[in-house]
Amino acid sequence: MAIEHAVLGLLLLEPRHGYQLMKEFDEDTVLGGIVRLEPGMLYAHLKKLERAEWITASTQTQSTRPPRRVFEITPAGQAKLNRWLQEPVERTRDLRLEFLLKLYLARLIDPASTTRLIAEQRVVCQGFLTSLEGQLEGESDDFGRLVIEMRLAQNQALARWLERAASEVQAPSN
Amino acid sequence: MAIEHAVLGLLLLEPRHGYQLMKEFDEDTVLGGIVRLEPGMLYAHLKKLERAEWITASTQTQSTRPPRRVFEITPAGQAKLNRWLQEPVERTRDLRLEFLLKLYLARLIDPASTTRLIAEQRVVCQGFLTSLEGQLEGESDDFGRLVIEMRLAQNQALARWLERAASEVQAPSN
DNA sequence: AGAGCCATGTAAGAGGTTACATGATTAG
DNA sequence: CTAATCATGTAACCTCTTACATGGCTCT
Repeated sequence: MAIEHAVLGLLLLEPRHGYQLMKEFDEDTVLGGIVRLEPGMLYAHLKKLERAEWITASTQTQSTRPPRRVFEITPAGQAKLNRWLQEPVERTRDLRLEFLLKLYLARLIDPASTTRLIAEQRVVCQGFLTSLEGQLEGESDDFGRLVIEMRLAQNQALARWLERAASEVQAPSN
Repeated sequence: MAIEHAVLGLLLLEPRHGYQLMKEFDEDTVLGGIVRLEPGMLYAHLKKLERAEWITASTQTQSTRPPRRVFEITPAGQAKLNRWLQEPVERTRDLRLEFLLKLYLARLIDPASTTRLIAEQRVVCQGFLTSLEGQLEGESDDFGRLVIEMRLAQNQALARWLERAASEVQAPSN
């Protein structure tokens, strides 16, 4: 779901064909630094997005090169994308991938919205922290405490990173 | 794979039937605090472990209750388990689930081995940290730096947690 | 009488991984 | 002439999630 929304975001910026999208996820790119995406999966995602009518395709034949299918985002796709771009992720483990994708695309599509996105994610993260502190209180088992302490450590680190992200994320310098 | 090894570990401690194993993963238990496990998945795992001949089953009929299939670990299963219990996990995201399971079972099966397991995991974690620091040096893109900084923050938090775990993990007090 | 425990599973679907398949073109 | 680029996919496989199916027993 996360990668599909990222594809929607790229197509909002500018219609593209599959091969162009692939290059956005090359290893040496920022996006490629966040997720790996094999051609098989990309084309599967595109097929799914098309079935859902969040994108439409038009085939462009070329003289010397193989024909391309250029994808465009539909209004329904834009609505879907906008909702996704505004919601923080609910699980800590989704920060690594899904939240970074949201932030990356929000920055390209609507830089002003990033502040709010980060702020809302911080609220979610703070919620976990207080919940975990409560759980730690009630946990008597040594190992159980260790488990909770790991989650606390991770969420604290992410909370601090979000704070830093809030101050550092500026409009992309193209 | 991680959960299957955890099941092997529980069966090494003592042969059990499916329903007993389910109860080990109840919400209010330590194991249940690490992973959720639905009956459907548990029985699927058991079937797979049986096919691989890491466990064997014997059916016990009861007078008043439904018959049970009691599972025992085989020598091949023990070998598999021991290898798993000694290896640290290679990816940061696997600390949350797989490493905690390893540690939990190592603690029950061979408490003396936990020190080494944690030490080796710290080496892996340190490796990531130096690699990430190197990547940060070479990254010129602002957002790319932010991505790397998130990973750094997480690995630093985990490194500190592992340090703490090394000093706190003692034999379980049954 | 009804809720929940005992005890086992199946089935459908979503999602990802890996590898393969095709075939022309252009750059070194 | 060989390797990489352009451009699209398919197929097999594994894993997890969710929900359902069965049916007797025990406790309140």
